[in-house]
Amino acid sequence: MARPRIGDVAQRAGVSKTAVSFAFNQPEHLNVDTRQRILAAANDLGYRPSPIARRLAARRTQQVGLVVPQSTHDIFANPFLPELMRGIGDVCDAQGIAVVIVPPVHGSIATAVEGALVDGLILLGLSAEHPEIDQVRRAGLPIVALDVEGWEDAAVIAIDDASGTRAAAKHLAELGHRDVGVVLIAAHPDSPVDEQHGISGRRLAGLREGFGLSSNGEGPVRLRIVSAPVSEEGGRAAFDAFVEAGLPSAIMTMSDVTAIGVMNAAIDAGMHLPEELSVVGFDDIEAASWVSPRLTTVHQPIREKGRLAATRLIDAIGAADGRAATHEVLPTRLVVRGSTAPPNTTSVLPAADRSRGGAAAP
Amino acid sequence: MARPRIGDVAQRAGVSKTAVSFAFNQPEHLNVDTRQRILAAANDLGYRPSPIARRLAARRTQQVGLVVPQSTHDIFANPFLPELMRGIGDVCDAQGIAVVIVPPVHGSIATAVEGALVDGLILLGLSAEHPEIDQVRRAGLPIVALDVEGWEDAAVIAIDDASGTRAAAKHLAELGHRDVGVVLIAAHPDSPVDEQHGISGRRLAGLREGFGLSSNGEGPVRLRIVSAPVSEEGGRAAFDAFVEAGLPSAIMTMSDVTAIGVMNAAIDAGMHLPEELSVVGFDDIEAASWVSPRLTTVHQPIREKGRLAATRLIDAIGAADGRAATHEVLPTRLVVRGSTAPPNTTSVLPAADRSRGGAAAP
DNA sequence: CCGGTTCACTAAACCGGTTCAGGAGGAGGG
DNA sequence: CCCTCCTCCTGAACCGGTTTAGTGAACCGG
Repeated sequence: MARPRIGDVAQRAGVSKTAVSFAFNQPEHLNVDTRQRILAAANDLGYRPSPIARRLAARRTQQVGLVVPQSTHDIFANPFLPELMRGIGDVCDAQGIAVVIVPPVHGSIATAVEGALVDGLILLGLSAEHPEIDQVRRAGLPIVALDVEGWEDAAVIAIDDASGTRAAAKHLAELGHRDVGVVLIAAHPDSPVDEQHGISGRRLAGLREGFGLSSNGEGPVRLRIVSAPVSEEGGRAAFDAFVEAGLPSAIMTMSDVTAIGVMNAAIDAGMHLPEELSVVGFDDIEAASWVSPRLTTVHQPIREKGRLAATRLIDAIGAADGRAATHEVLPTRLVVRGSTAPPNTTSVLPAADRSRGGAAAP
Repeated sequence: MARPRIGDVAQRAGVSKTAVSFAFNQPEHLNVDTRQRILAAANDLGYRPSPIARRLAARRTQQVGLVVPQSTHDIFANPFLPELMRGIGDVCDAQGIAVVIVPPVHGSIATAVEGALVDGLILLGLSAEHPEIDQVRRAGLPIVALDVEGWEDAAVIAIDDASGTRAAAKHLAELGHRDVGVVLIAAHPDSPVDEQHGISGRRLAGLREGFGLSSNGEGPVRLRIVSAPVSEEGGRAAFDAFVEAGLPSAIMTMSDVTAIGVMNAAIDAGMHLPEELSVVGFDDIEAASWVSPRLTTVHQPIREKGRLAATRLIDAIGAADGRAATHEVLPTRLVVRGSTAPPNTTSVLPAADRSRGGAAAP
């Protein structure tokens, strides 16, 4: 009862393997009657061409990998990822290309990439300084990297991180905040964060600029930096960390889901937002406007980023040498909603923006 | 400059292809020196074993497919999916198995499945009545189906839909609701919904039971049914549909994201929740407790479902005949939060549960 | 009736690995 | 000294398709 193979069909139909292959892929090379006979034989046997054999011969897997720095469990804790997938899917679905999540194997991204059944890679959350980056590049696959700097010879889709956080900082400074907590991105609770490079570096630089701080942090605003995993729980943990050291009047996070965690922890602690604590997110995921108060955040075009990445990657796969080396930077913009207000005072924003349904006191 | 193949390495190291293969896969069959020589040669050439050739020979793709009834774009509009992926990922990551989303190709699920590079399938959102279901089953792959009934010969992971909605109905009835809107799941805005079978059928039956209605809908509570795509926008559309016909006092949805869309539309329309409209969700995704008022919803163990599905599927792939035919039903339970209250009156629930931070009037 | 096309189809090579069956050479036992 | 058993390695078959180069027959115009 083994799965029938192309030879079995050929035999039953009294033709060659080639003819069977033609019947499925290039009908115009075959007499109509012959084709019918072959398809009938295939149907009798319940034959399906093996996708993997087919793709070995074609030297195309018809799959692209989305390389992520953490486990599927952790990475999907951030609604950013599904949103990115939607963008990637827009392009890949239309081309019949499947998307595979490629998380590290035993902690190694390079190992995961070497075994990945893909024609190309979209790299997420891997800075140019990542220790395994050379191995990943040597895999010989076309690559589009998201959110990196300084890869002159690769295709890069980035966003204008600094101007986003710069605008956020100006906004907070104008509201009067002088003691601001910053939650950077940590892969794991205790892993160190490079404050000079990568996403955190760029966003921090923008923040400092917006607050008018010198590069060593001197200036009118006190910045206190912690890091946390990108998840609601991570945001809660960051809030707890600040509580121990005394809360700042505002907290700037590097992702909305973290911001939401901060807000939820603050609310659970009985605080009133935004009067007692301003919170700013980053990404502008859908849920940012579902929470209460609605989240002030730096918008980035996530879906567009995914679409662009997929488009560039597929182009590179199609190109003979697989090299693209484009560098595109998408804009960010601050979206002011209800989660920011002057410190220790009643918000001056319209009530409708600060809270949602059921807010009126009985 | 073509990619080096196993033969190139063999030649350079002065050994057979078999030896090279051993060097990578079964080092114990080789003298240590020989192995070093082979690896050195491989390294010099920049050789990487081709994952696809390897897997053709192994007759294992090391991938499982998650078959979904809609495009990647649409399906990821529901946070249910990432949550399910987290559960699936828990199991698959640990085994080095990749997960591929398999959306329809040109609208055909069967076509997508036939071309999918996978060892097995997890079916989501496909009822036993789906027109392409036979073709999918004939693909000869081990299958675990989620949320179906009446597949005696397949592995099924389901939830107790009816008892979830029954509890929700009782809850609403006890609060005094007599005019209840129901939002069923539609793949697309205009596609018809089978109210007898599938998820919608089971949940509707539970609802009617809970409200004490006969199977033809006679009884003390008026149920008005619409359907909408599962997304925030879908929820908004459903709300709009009810507005046209006159709003019920409560709306029961089949997913949290729909419920959130209903709530957002209601709030945008200036309504106060839950006093003027009660909303009940289904799923209990994380965001259900982020919104305001916090969403009353039917909890289902999404991650556990994913874990279980992946576990059963991997077992079936490992088994000789790929048949499992287990039927597991996970429990659901109603989680009462702040989005439900007696109709046209002030909620009797504690204020803290109805609204979140910043709620106090200035 | 002849040379050139076109049509319908095939044998064999190929994609790039793994694996089975077995062989050479040296160690150990009797 | 012969036989057996390991150790280390190899040739050939195999995974299941696609593709290249080419064959024989029918057709066609001159």
